[in-house]
Amino acid sequence: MAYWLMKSEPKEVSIDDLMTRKTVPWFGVRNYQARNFMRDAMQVGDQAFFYHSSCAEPGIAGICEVCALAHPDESQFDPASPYFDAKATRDNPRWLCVDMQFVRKTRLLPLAELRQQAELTSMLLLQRGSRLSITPVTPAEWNHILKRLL
DNA sequence: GCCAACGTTGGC
DNA sequence: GCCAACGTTGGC
Repeated sequence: MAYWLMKSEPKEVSIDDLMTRKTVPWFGVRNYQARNFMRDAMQVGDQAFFYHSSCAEPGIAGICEVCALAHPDESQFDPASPYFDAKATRDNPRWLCVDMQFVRKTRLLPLAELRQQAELTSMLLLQRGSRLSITPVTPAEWNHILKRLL
């Protein structure tokens, strides 16, 4: 079982949306590294921090869990979607997504507070210039954050 | 809105 | 295969 951190813009899908919908396909990832994590590494049962990005209060807002292995991301086939990809076909999809299910909503743990933690200085999320929307989290990082979160 | 940092594209 | 130009991310 592995741990992850997944960024989502709350105006697109927030932790409250996930709480309501119970499970969502993690659509819209258009970065190969993040796609490869979903395709090659993420397993059903893996846990992830749900991170709100590009918003007034960026930070960890809850916990979710992988509930389905990677499958083609439907939004790549939809010309009306901002995630449409003309080079993707049903026979040869370019973008995949896992499904995530709600585990719990937590307090909002702000990015600034994460940065203050000496134990988290090597966390991928916090590295200079890091923009990856899905990053692995070590068990030590996971446990440290959990303690501050709950 | 600004801008640093990163990723992708495409000409050569 | 290089690399300049461009587009995107995402905090502030």
